[in-house]
Amino acid sequence: MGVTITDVAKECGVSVATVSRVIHKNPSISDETSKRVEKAIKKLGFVPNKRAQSFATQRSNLIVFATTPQSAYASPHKFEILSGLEKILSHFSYSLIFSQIEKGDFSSVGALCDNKLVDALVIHGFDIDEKLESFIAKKKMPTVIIGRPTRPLSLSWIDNDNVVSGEVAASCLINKGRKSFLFIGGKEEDNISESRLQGLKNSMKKNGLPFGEEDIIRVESEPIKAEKALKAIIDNGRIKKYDAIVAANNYLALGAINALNEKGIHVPSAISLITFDDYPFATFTKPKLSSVSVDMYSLGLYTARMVLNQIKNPSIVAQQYITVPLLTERSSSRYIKK
Amino acid sequence: MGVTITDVAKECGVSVATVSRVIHKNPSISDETSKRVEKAIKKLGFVPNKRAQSFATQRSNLIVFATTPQSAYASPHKFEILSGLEKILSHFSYSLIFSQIEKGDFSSVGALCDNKLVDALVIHGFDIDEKLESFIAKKKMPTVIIGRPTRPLSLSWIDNDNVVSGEVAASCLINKGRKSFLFIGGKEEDNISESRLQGLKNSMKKNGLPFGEEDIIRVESEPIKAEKALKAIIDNGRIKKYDAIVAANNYLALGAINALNEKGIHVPSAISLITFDDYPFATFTKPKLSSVSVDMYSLGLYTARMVLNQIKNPSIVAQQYITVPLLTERSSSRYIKK
DNA sequence: GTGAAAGCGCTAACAC
DNA sequence: GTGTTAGCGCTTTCAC
Repeated sequence: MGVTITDVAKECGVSVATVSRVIHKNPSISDETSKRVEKAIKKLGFVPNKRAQSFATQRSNLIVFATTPQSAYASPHKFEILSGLEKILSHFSYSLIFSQIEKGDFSSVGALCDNKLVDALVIHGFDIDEKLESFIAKKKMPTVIIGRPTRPLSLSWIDNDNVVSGEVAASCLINKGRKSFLFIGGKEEDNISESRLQGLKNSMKKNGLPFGEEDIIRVESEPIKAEKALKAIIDNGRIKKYDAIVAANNYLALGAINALNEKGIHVPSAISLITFDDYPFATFTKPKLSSVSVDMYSLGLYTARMVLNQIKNPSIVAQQYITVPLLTERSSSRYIKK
Repeated sequence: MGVTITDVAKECGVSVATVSRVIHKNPSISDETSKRVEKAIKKLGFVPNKRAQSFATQRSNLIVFATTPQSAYASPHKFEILSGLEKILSHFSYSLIFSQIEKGDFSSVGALCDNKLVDALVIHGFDIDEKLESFIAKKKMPTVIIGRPTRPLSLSWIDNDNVVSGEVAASCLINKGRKSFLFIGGKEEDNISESRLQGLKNSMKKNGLPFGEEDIIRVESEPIKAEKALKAIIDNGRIKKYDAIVAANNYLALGAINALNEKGIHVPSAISLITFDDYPFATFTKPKLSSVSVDMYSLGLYTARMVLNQIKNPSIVAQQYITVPLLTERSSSRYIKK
């Protein structure tokens, strides 16, 4: 076995309690003793046994990140969030357990909670239905949800403000003289798309520009669907009305750009295009896609802070949006209309 | 506090040892007692305290996945591996700690090891230099490295067999009547690219087809670099020699396809194209990219198995390639030459 | 400013 | 087939 606190205590003729106090920098220890103990710790190469500490304190400094089992391809943001979260938590000596929940079966996470193996829960990518809500409530575990729940709940959550992102995207084009917008979004149940649309609407209103339901197309979030829908609009001539397109995500933007390219409509001079998030292929299209993205590192940072607060203060419910939209301008929007 | 093993023992008038045995399905317990205890466990809602178990057994059922802090965009495979690994480990009641190592500073992982907080280590994405090698040796922690080290080491590792993948890619096109290949790869230090090239060479040789150094171009792994390089070959007419292109990765393939499209060379009828891995944009190009990819789920599966073996048998060094290349044929290679 | 000692909840060796 | 009991290594309260 390794060196224990008792070995250190014996080595310098003090009690284990004193050694423990030195480890935790308890101020009630005299400088002289403290130094002697530290020397012994170094000499013996003592490292406190986390398992024993965890057992004695009933804390583990372990936090679970529970998420859906989508692939990185389907959801590159998830990994970004995970990374940001881990980065901050590790700074506070917390470790992050990565856990994939199949088909909403939270039993494994439940076990980790009941077991007292973890100190807190971060839940990402789930619709918080009643079942999940009562699950969280039962566990009495500090919990933060990433992604605003669709119903009001007294649980802590954090989310990006997609409405603000939508406003930023629209403003970018409006400032360049664009006046007539087409929005290509996901189906109605796509909350993110709808929030971004709301942002666009806000900006149009604020600037006294017309924008109505007829300027919205909603398709499944696949390039080919957006491409087809847009081609139809080009073919029937309705496209002439527009000088700007806001696509609710990269996939839709990709479809849009294909349609425009094939139909010989120049981007950005004839029509400017802007989208959201910044997937790797955003720089591979021709022209390159401009986008408004959210710094996932920030979301991770805020989530981490929230979780740590939640651990300290389990009874306080915090619900907040974070707003750090980042405008990345590339050629698809780099054109100023006189 | 929660319900303890003692409470259960009292409830049904047996000793804690008996309860412990029931929990662990020790066969020496009579059916009758077993049932009584299980009933009490259910009645009281007892769940063994993992912290205490971990402390008593000196095992934690925790495994660290230590990796580089690249973003998901830069390395989507990483997340796939993480997911596959977690999926299997969770099946064996292990939890996976996700840990990002900044600038090769393994101190945080070192702490987790010294601490006895974790049972094993999975290291991914690092060059195993001498420093890291001795670090691993010192920790005496069961360890598996993902990605074959560039020097011979007596450490356990697992990797994809990129040579086989290269052979599969080449064979696919050779079987369709293609005879003259151009390879677009990353720079020499890109081991993955070189291995795939080796596979291509093997297939050419096996089929008695000529292939030499002059049929290889090496550029940085960015679409634009591949595009430029290929355009140069098209412009000087050398392209006429080829009826197939193997691109070492998706980025290079993307550049190649752009060059071919812009120069009006039809894919796949004039030149077939195949690449490796299957990034999300592989289906968004025109034509869609064919690729040979490795099922990362499998890599995760094998890694998990290896780690569990390593925990059981720390002294056995296992080094293996896994070979499960998956050919995804899309339009860029769907053409049969008569 | 420091020490003694009582836990924390469970496992496993040994006894019966 | 079941019970007794000595740890596992640390924290923390209480005493001095």
